Amino acid sequence: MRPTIYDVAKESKVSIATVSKVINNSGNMRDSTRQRVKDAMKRLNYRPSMMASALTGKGTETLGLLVPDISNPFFSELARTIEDRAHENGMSVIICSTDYNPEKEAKYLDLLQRKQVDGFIVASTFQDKSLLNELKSNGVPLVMLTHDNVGLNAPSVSVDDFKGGYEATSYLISAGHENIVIIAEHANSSSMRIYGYREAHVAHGLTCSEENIYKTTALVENGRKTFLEIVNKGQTPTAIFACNDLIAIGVIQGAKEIGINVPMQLSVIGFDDTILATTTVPALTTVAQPISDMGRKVVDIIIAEIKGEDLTTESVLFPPELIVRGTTK
Amino acid sequence: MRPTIYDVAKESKVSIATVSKVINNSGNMRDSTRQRVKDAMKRLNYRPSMMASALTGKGTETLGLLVPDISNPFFSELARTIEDRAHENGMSVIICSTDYNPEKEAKYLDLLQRKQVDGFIVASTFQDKSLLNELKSNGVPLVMLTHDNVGLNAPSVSVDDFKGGYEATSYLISAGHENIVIIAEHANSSSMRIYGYREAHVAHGLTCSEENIYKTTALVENGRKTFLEIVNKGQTPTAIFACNDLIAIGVIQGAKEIGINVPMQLSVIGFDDTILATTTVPALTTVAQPISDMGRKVVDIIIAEIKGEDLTTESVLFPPELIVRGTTK
DNA sequence: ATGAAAGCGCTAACAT
DNA sequence: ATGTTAGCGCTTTCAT
Repeated sequence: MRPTIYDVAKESKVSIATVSKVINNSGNMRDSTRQRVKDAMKRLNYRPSMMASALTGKGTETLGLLVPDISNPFFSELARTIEDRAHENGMSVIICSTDYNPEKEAKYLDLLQRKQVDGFIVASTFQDKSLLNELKSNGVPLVMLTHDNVGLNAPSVSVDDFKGGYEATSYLISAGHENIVIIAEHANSSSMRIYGYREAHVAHGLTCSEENIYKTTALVENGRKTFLEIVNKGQTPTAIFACNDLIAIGVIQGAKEIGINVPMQLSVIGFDDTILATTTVPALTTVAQPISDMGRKVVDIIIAEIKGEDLTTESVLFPPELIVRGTTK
Repeated sequence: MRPTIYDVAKESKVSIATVSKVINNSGNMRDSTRQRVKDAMKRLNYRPSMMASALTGKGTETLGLLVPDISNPFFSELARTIEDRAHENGMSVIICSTDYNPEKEAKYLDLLQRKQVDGFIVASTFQDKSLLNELKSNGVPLVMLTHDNVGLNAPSVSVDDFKGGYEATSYLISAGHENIVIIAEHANSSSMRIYGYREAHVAHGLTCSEENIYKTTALVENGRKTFLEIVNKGQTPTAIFACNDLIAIGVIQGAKEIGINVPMQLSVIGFDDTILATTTVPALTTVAQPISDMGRKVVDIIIAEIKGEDLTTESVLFPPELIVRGTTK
């Protein structure tokens, strides 16, 4: 059996209360006593059980992170910074991939509550907002990692999607493109990017046709298929603004397949700036999200919430940055 | 306060023992009673605390997964299949990125033991094997996700690195290359790939020079730098076998920088077959690891271990598969 | 400065 | 069929 606090108490000839105090570095006692207990802990290779301490009211020191898919580089990069920041604050994180599936969303939310995570970071567009509101009303700390707060009263951190969409499109228009197709996701973030796309047209005195707006889900394959579909329809855009790098890469592959040169005949802009944007040849022009800053910020907020420090419902928007590489002209 | 088993007991006018039985779907009781309790649970929105039940001896239903870096696509893809398979078996997973850093390895191992994870999946080459052996002797289930078992008595699942190295190199030799550089990692898996590389030379009657063996860590940037260094040394390989996709991509970028055409002047083979291999243009020839199969298998083994079913120290090797795409000739 | 004892929310004998 | 009760390993008053 692994040693318990009783074993340490016996070994060091003190009561468990005293041992508890040295575990938590609290209370008053003779230095010699503290040292004696520490020695005993070392000797027995004692590790306090977090289960037991969680039961007494202290938290589990665990965060729940819900993402659509951890194998998507955007989310894995985000998860990495969240993980690091969490550990800096003594917390671990349990990651669950929801696949945009309402059943999984509900299941994991329930599961993680049973595991008594101290707080949730939700990077997944939730279908069923009421579940999230229920969380809040149960007093469980929650921060959204998407600016999708309609009907939800929780702090959020996100990139400024509208601005990102606006800047990408403006860049394209300024470069002389007039027939720009946007391939968005079914996610909420995309609708703001689409608004930005529209606004850029308006600002430059261009009209943008509804025909030029496509939606799909974030997979390379879907980007490819969508692009081919666009071409088959007889549309001939000179530029494509894809709402994430995955889709952008699919477009590039589709273009290559049918002999369209990027960027000479077709300019492509992605969104996110994941590692994928730097591994294509030519490298992908994309709208970068400050992933590290966002990850750190979201952890800082949830920690503050957990500590009860921060009860405001702040909504933080990070500026996107257009990174021009080789797929636009 | 969230409702406890006592609240449910009171609400349904039974004892907590009865409630416990319906939670665990065990024991005998009138159907009507069971139903009454279930209704009460629903009404109160009761969620059994896993902390409390873990404390009584049932597991935490949580797995610890140690990887070098979750933002590395190979590991995030692996983590995804592990996560799914774990949930199929009622388990969650806490992921920790060790960065090949011995301090982090030790820290997370300790932390997760405190959290009483039911078992460990270690995909990180551990510097300090003794920590792992200590785990085993504490009776904590452990499975390695790398075939790095020297001095370690734990089951493992891995790709057959030797075979992968052999096949990649053989392919290159058969294509007429005689000056093949291998860029490996400092990891153990790489040493088997290097042996495979050597063996292929021998099998084809070629001698392979030690000069042609380089080592670095898995980053695109390192691949690029290493390649440039090779060229600066005046070596002129016609082919490079990189021990993972990240490094391979770095090589391709480096080659492009100095005007070397891939695959015309230089063939490049990667290893892993992550999403990155499919997003380069041309797509990367690489040695594929059956990531999904490996992830599922490793979970199945750890579950068996946890259940005490499987006490053998099996070592599973999955066959790699050379996938020829556009970077070799 | 140190310890005794009452919980925390469950499970699992063991009664009834 | 249902209930009583003794833990599980800790934290935290409250005593001494």
